[in-house]
Amino acid sequence: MAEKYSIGEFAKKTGTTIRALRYYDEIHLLKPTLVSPSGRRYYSNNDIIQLQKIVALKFLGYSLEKISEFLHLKDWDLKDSLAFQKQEMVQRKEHIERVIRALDHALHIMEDQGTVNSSIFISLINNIQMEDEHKEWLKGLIPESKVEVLYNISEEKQQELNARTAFLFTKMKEAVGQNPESDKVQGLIQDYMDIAEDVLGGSLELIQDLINRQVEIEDDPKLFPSPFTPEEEEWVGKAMEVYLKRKGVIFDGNETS
Amino acid sequence: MAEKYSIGEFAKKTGTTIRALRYYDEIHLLKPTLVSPSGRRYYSNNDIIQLQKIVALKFLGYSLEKISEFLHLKDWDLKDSLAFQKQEMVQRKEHIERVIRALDHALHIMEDQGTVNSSIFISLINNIQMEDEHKEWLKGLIPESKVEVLYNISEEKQQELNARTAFLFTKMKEAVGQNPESDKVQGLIQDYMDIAEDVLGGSLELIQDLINRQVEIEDDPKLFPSPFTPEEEEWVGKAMEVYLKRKGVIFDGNETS
DNA sequence: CTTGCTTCTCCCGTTACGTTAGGTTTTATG
DNA sequence: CATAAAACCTAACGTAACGGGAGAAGCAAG
Repeated sequence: MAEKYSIGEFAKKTGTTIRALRYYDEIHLLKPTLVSPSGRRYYSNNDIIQLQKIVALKFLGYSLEKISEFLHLKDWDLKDSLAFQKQEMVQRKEHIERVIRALDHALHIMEDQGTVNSSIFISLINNIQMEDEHKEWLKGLIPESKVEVLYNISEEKQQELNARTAFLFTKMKEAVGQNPESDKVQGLIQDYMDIAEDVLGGSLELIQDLINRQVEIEDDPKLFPSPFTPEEEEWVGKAMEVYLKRKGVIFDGNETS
Repeated sequence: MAEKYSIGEFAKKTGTTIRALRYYDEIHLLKPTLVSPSGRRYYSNNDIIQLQKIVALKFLGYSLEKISEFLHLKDWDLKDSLAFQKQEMVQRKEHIERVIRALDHALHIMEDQGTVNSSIFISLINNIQMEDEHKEWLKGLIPESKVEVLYNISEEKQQELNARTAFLFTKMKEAVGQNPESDKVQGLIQDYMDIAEDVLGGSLELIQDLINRQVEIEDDPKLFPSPFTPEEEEWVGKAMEVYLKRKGVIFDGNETS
């Protein structure tokens, strides 16, 4: 009935470690029922129950400090706390899901193209990481409903778009320095615009808006890390300028002197 | 072009903290391009790019040590690592989902019954926490396919069963000490059997098996924490014995002398 | 020259133990 | 009963990624 277990037996019986038990003793979370004069710890069946409580609450994500409170206050009214805890866990889950989504996109591109330039990789990851912030930012430009539409694209479609963009950016980086007016370069810009149209649904105004915000975007690298270096950026800017002039769009960005 | 940012400016621009930047410097993860004679750190645009890499990889769940490797080895061949990382994240996600499920069950019962005895609560949580281990254990008793069926009950059904069980156990705990042969007590046991039948699909053999494993179960508290105290357990045992005898089932457990 | 802002270098605190190191006690065996 | 082996003890450092504070020094403006 009133069995006594040495710390080793107790650890085995309960599936914890000796070290953990000693630690719980140290922080006054679970003290053995009996300590021999020589300092050896002996646990009882009652301690098993206590430990089970600890294990269960730990599983639910509580810190040992919280658990200590619960066990000592004895009220055992977890209800509010459980709801809060669930909130926490749901948030963590959402975070992880976002991370997994980012990994999926990255893997998809890697499979598709073997490897990817690090800067392009970074800006891809960032797009997913900062999704919510980007949404907020966009809401300052266009009506909220339209923003939601933009972000409601299916996963496969997004993966495809990302892969296309990554591929295009790689080619653009390779073409840096070439004559911005050449057919090849203008073709790349055309590809870029095609993707933009595909995403934005052909709204030229928005593209125009975004181009005018260029400076603002570049000045906020935490919100929009660029996949291009400053020199690349400048070259792309020139090519874009040519493209837009040919299309008859007024360009009000600063002239790259 | 070659702008220099003080640590404060840089922190604001990149969305990190001064402390983090100093830490990255300390562990040789990101050193400022320039350090003034007086020891002040100045960062360049190039450092922004480096930091963005760090932030992106951190988002994907890599440790700073891993990130350091990636950045220094410069191969930038993340492909294998990304797949591994995804595995990790999927596991974490599954863990969290299990925790959330446990919290849901607990909340459901709390809503249903206001409060719950701590021991019952514990064994409920444990059922979810140890699900996989319980499955394995059961596979030693009955064919694998049947085990899968047992665990393929819908969430709502499981919640309902758990709530019913919790309610019943509460009443049983209240009835401890009463005459095991009384109609009331036997009614509770009958309720218990009803639930068991509901879960196990009326296979009396399995119930019999489980009863014969009683001792084994009680001796492994890490696998099966009991919602009852030893005294309660003994009382329930007696009532169960009466019940089974009346039903004409042979009882080969040890007589509670 | 003083005021006030920014930055600097220590250094301790955080979580839940894992992992030695070095010493003592209990138990098993000859 | 002596001794060896197993189990146990305390003390102390290490972990990851910073947060926060103390006290001192640099730097621009009035």
